[in-house]
Parts: sequence; C-alpha cells; structure tokens
Amino acid sequence: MTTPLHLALAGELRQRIREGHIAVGESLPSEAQLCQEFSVSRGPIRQALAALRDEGLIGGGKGKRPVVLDAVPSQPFESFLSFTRRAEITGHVPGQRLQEIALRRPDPTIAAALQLDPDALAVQLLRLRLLDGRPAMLERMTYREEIGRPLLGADLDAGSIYAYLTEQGVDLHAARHTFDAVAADPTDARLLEVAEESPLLRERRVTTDSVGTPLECSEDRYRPDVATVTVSNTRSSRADLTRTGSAWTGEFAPSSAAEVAGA
Amino acid sequence: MTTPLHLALAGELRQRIREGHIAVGESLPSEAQLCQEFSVSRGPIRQALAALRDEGLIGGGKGKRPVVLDAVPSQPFESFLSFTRRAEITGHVPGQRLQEIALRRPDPTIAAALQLDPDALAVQLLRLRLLDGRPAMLERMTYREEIGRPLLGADLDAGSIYAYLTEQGVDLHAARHTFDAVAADPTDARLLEVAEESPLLRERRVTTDSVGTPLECSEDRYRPDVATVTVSNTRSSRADLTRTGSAWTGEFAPSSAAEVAGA
DNA sequence: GTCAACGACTTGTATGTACAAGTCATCCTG
DNA sequence: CAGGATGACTTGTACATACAAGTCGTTGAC
Repeated sequence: MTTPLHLALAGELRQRIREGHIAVGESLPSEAQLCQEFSVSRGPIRQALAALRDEGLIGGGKGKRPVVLDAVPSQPFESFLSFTRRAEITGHVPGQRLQEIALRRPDPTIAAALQLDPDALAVQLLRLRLLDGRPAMLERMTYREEIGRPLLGADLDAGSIYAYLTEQGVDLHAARHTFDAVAADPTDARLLEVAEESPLLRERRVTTDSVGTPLECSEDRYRPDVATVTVSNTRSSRADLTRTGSAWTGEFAPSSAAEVAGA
Repeated sequence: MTTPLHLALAGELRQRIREGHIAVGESLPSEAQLCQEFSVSRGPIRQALAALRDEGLIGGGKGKRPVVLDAVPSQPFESFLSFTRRAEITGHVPGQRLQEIALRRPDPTIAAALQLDPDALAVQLLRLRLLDGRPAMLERMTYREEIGRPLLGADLDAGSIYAYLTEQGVDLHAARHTFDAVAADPTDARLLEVAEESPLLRERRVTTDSVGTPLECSEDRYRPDVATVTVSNTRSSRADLTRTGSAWTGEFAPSSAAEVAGA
C-alpha cells in the first residue's frame, strides 16, 4: 500500500507551507526546480500543485510562479461531513449527547429523499452536539437500514459516526448541503438552550455513495453564536485537471463573532 | 483565442449528458473510446472527465467506467458569486433595487477584512434582490475603492455586478463564505417584508484576486422561504488528494419548501 | 449449480517530450 | 531618464508510452 507520488509530494509541500518554510506571499520553487529536487517528472508535481491550489493554499497563473496565500488550511471532504473532525481541526473539544435512536418507517419526505419504498424501515437518531461543553448543534439523521443498523449497537456518545461508518467500509462519496434559517421550535430551544423562535442556521444534507445512491439524510440546526459554516471556492485556473475546486472548512466562531456591519 | 481542447471536450460531454444522450445511470464510453472518437490523446480526455467529476455530473473509480449521476447540473465558480446567474440557471427572474451607494470610510471591521488603512475610502452599496418580483435577499457590499469606483457611474439596477466587474477585467478568483442565522433588524424587516426578529440566513463573503488580495466583502441576508444556498462536494476519487472538489449551486427554493422533519 | 480462477478491459499513475503563451527583469533606444 | 523591445524563464496544453491496480464477465473445476 504505497501512497502515490503526487500525494506524497502534495503532503510534503503542504507541510513546508504550514511550517512556514515558505512564507506567506513568497513564491514556491518553479515546477522545473521541484522536478529536480524530488527527481520526478512534471506530471506528479503538477498534480500536487493542483491539489494545493484547490485547497486554497497557493495561487498563481500562467507564467506566474505559485504564491503561498494567507489561507485557512482547509481540510478536505470529511471536514464537513464530520462535526467531530471540524471541531478537532479548529481546536475545540467536540461532544455529543444521544437523545434518541430508533428503527422506524420514516416520514414520506425523508423516504423520498433516500429513494426508499414508502414502507421501508430506516434508522433515525436525534443527537445534541457540544463544543467545549456548550450546546452547539442539534442533528436529526436518517440512514438507510442496511447502513444504519450497526449504529443501533454502537456507542454513539463515544465519537464520530462518520469515522465509524467509513471504518465499516461504507463509501460516503458525495453530499449536497442546503442552508437556510429557521426559528427554534420548543425542542430546539430546550436542548440548545436558546429562546423559542430565536434564529438557527439549518443545514439539510443528503449523502450518497459513488454511484449516486442516497445513504443518509440529515437536518442539523446550529446555534449561530457558537457554530457557523464556512466554505471557500476558487476559480480553477489550473492545471492538470480543469476543475473548479472548492475546499470546505467548517469553522466554529467564538460567540464574540465580529459583525460585518452593513452600510 | 482558441479554447483549450480539454475545455471543449468537457463542454461536449456535458452537453451530451444534459441532453440525455447518455441516460442517468448509464456509463460513458471508456477513455480509450473517447480518444478514438475525438482523435485526441488521453490527457485532455482525462482533464475533461475530471472536470465533470468535480461538478458532480459523473462518478466512477479505478477500473470502473464513469457513470452519469442524477445530479443537479452545478455551475462552477460564478454561480455563487452571482445572484443573477443563479437565478437564471434555476429559471427564476432576478431583479434588484438599489437602496444606496456611497464612497465612504468603512467600519473598522470591514476595513480590516479588506486589509485597508483605517482611513481609506471604499465603495459601499445596499441593494435589495428580487426573485420573480418578490424580495429575496438584502446585500450589503463593500469594494476597495479602485475596484468599486466605476460602479458609482454604472446602472446597478440593470444587472449583475459580478458580470460587470469581470468584463472590466477584475479577476475575482477565490471567495470565502460564512453562513449563520440572524434575526431581522428593522431595516431587513421593512425591505424584505418580513416580521422583525424573524430568522434570516446570513452569508458573509470575502472575495480575493489570484494573489490573495481581498477585493470585496459582502453581507447578504436571505429570506429563507424564498432563497436557500446549496452546495455539493465530492470525495475526490482520484484518491485522496485530500481535497475535496466541490461545485456550488445556489438554488432557490419555492416557498412551499418541503420540510425534512425531525425524529 | 456454485464458486474460484482467469483474462480482457478500464482507470490511475508516472515519465518524457514538445510547443504555446504569459510574465518579468534587463537592456537598449530615443 | 523614461519607455519600449528583447529574451530568459515559467506555466498551460498536448501527445506518446508504459505499467500498476482494480473491475467484471467468462470459463472451468468441483
């Protein structure tokens, strides 16, 4: 299980940047120099640079050497499927209190989202998420039965469901997230310890495997003074794979979050 | 100004998928077949496929032919810098009513976000955005003076600022978006025609050029019953890359937005 | 009939080469 | 001294080739 060259290179460069060996605003060595240094051809080098570009770590363009940007080191995919991971990255202590887990016939809307038969069973759970001990988010998740069943026996107060599932070999491959705002209902208010009708950030998510079958759908409600969601996107200038990359970061704002006031 | 081969190929394949020549769930031709059909080498073909993969149009993996996913055709970068573009994509009629435009010394917080001197001038504007004639979003934007000055003379009720700026040669290259929820203040309530204190989705954005200089910062408040924000992300099949490709789509929900009810 | 092994096919990774196109510092001209 | 042309350097695009690694249908043994 050797890691591909371009990944190793990306890791190496990422580390150099993170450790400050290349200062913000400085240029990286040119592709030719990197080729020589690592004794590889230009292909893997370009793949590695493309990866960093998509993470928002570096900028640049045709004829211009890549430049280290003053960017939040954005973690990849898992970072915004996993609350636990996001918390760890940003240096907070994640926690959770399971409120309920059940095997039942879900709501028709949810069944439709998961492409289930109307009378199929699914695993649903309601869990309060904590940051540094304070209520931050309330998640209502629904899993297809075959995926979720092992969860019934697991210790869900222990850690990340995402990590658990991927260990089990479930391939969570893509997700769609929809954001809006809702007023806190009585349950939200009680568990999140906010006033009823106060504004909450809602994230609805459908996660699918690599062939497009929906595996999980979830509705998360965030206390806006404790947790926010941040995403970055970059116009793909790019290299090897013409893509529009976007790296996600879930960040958790301190309650003193600076207000970007209006005009 | 000839378009690069891989972009042309990506466009061609995208069109075939969108027009249904390749049904959802069907496989695309193998890379070898595509090479033969278009008489190109494998490189550009792979670049094109990578682009589609990142847009969420296709899936697949090592040894597996790419499969057409049942995905929202997500437009790349511009789609979520430009309200106008998002509306057009989703078949709604965008509109805007400029409330105010000014050249002034911005708030310290905003000056800091734009990396301006405390006493530097900036162009600020307050604009109500409409969808199908109904108030949908209120945007408070601040531009660096050199970027924003031409806006003072432009007809801002006519269309997209994003489109206008890119025509002027401004390179908006990357953006960070932070989402949370706020209660409507009196101004929000009046212009968006909602009750005071009702929940609004807030998006704060900082847009930078390709070397990381912040050009614009904005705070948008959405009526959650009219407009939501959707984002998709995909685990980069190409291995880890620790990256996460993500294509954004801003979608506008009908007011009867189905509720994903909780457990 | 079941299941394992095989083999054809496909994608992922890597190298090498070549040229186009953009950037930037330097030099030269006026 | 200012400003434009030049040329070295850099990234973007494209091709050809080779092999590793995974998938999947078929064959063949049991």
